[in-house]
Amino acid sequence: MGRPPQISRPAIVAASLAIADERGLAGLTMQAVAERLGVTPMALYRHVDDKADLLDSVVEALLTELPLPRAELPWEQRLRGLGQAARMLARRHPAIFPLLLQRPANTPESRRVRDSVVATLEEAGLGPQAARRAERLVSTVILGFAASEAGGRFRGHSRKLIDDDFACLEQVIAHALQDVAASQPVSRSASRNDR
Amino acid sequence: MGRPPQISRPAIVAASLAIADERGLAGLTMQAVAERLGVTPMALYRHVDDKADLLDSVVEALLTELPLPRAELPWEQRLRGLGQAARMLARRHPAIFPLLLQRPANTPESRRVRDSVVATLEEAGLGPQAARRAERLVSTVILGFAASEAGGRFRGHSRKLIDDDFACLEQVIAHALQDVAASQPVSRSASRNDR
DNA sequence: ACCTGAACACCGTTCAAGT
DNA sequence: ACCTGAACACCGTTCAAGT
Repeated sequence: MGRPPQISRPAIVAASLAIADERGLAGLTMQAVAERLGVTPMALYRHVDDKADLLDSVVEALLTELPLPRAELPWEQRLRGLGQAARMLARRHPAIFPLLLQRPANTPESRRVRDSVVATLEEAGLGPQAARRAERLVSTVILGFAASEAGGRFRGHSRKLIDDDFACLEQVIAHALQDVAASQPVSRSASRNDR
Repeated sequence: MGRPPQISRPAIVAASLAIADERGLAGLTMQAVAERLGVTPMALYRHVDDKADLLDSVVEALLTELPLPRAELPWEQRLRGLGQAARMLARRHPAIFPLLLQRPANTPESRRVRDSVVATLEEAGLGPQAARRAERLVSTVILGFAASEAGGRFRGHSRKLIDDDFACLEQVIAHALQDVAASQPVSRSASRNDR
């Protein structure tokens, strides 16, 4: 006994994401992961409960790759950066990305992203409650667009047209946020940039 | 030879949708469908190419269930009706609905829905090109929300809060459409309600 | 403690054979 | 023409056994 581990949970998750990228979600099997790690499929179960657990971890790892814009930037640029980052993430991992829309946004990584978006929206002038509602809607809209794009729903449309669509969407979002901010009660900014 | 068929493609598709509703996407197997129809799994292959073909047909059948609002209603009500219909459809078929976001919108049924939405948006005062762009965005946004809701991404939030979120989203959409319509060149309405 | 061999129930799919 | 039996390669997962 006391045998040194050949594989680890992070290695399993990384291998899984790579396989999903290369062969799609259907290609992501316990056997494929094991083979890539030079181990039998049964060895995985020491590090992972089951395949559902593995998938959850892969989605979580996906979110880790989403870079959050620097807090110094003005809120409009931060929001735009987030949108572009989400689209690039979806293009890098088209097989896994759609899963983001299909599970509760309660994990540590999804909270990390959410907190960043909420903070950005509060800086845009929304109150705490409005910011949380706007976060749910903005995230849903961006996720839906990026998932559609990655999933091939827009296949047949030129890249330029899709980019223009997204620019239009961003503009609508920014405009709507300004409207909501303008109608917000009293304290126009609760951010740390107050004086 | 000349044996009367015991099953049909429509029956296979209907059984598949019912199974997906009851047991989820993972429960939708060729064996489960065959068993429900009182036949061996191999019999399905006379009526269906393979499982991918079956899934495509199920998604298409899903769209058939989406009622289009009557053309007499004002465009705002038609759009609202479409949104509610999409959410109800997603709740009725939560396992299949998310697939709508993951395949090209080129099928007959998806064209039927798209044409209806485009016509509605033209009636709202958009030009042909703007109407098609708006259709892509509106559909993506509604689909993304309904898929999130059905997939449990909003689990933990009260039904009222989700409804309020959606009402807010509808309001933003309507507002944005009015803005676009106002900035549209010349012909303010190409609908058959012209005079 | 960690990995493997053997085993099980279940997939999708084919092909020749029955009626 | 339509369905079935037998068969194959592949899944996820368990459990006892090896080191």
